[in-house]
Amino acid sequence: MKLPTSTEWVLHCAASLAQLQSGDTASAAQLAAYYDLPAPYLAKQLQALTKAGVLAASTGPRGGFRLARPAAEITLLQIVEAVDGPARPYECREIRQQGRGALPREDCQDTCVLARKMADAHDAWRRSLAGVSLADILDEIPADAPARTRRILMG
Amino acid sequence: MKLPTSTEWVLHCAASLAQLQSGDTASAAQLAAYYDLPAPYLAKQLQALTKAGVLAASTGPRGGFRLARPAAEITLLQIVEAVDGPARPYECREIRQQGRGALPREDCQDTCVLARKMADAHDAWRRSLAGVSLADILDEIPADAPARTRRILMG
DNA sequence: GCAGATCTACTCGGATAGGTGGTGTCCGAGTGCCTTGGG
DNA sequence: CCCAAGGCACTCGGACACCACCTATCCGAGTAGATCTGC
Repeated sequence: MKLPTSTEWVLHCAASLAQLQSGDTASAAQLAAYYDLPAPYLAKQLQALTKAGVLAASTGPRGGFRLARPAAEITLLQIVEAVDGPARPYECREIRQQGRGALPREDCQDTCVLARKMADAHDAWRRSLAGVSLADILDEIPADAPARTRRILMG
Repeated sequence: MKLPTSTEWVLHCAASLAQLQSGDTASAAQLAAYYDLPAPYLAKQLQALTKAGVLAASTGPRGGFRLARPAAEITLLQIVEAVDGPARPYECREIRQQGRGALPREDCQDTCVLARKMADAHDAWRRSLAGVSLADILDEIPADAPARTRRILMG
């Protein structure tokens, strides 16, 4: 079970975008330079965030990415699932219905216990991430960090 | 973020082994036939469980796998991490220390906020799985299931 | 009948190929800004 | 001086190779049991 490396990239990029002033944007190239990342691949991931409705993109000069909604309304879960997909890590393929020990269909009306427990764990993970917004992240960084970020990122 | 397909296999196999009577064993071939799985690859995964101390293996005729400890002392987390490895899905590579916006080392004494939140979510997932033992699973299946499992699996 | 050695068949254990999804890269379509010419 | 049209440079968006990990498989080492022989 491994999250894509780009997960860290988009989390930090989203946090940086949350530090911009309303109306400002940052291009994929600027963000890539800010964190020393491969620009084209980072752009691909930011596209995914745009499709998911987390970021908004504008083309042309002075264009780039910005948050699609207030930082308080964007959770870490939305960012992570935008790049990793909404698929559950544990996929029940109903092997209990195969082989010599196959159970009759009537005994498989409800989802199997193991799948339920795995789903419970995944829900706990999702709830934990859904409980943290970008605004919460900004609350935990030094007060003078946003100004520095803006200066270096867009300068 | 995807768990190996074999996760479902070993979870069901462990649950089946938990239904055996003390002293009995089931071979990889028997378990594979019971669920219609590729026997050699399943054996490889059961080896991983043995290395992790979840199962105990005995060779020779009448040999096979059995639980290494009472079912109440084996959690789903131990089984899952035995096949998937103990690595955390989110790996912080400290990109905040790279690129134009690199933070000075003195500001990176403590782990970055995002890595901490991702670790919190992973801990919630692990706690959820650690709270379910094989004994809990057996409590939720019909009372006559173990006898059927033994008959078909070892017969 | 019994004990010992042998022999066999069955088990696990590790080393070896192939397929799918993430990683990294490229070029094309579209748009806002700037320049430039005219009124 | 003001305005409008054109050109341009910059942006995102999608399509194309490469590599690592999971999937799948094979054969060899070791052992418990059964067999056979001799006493």
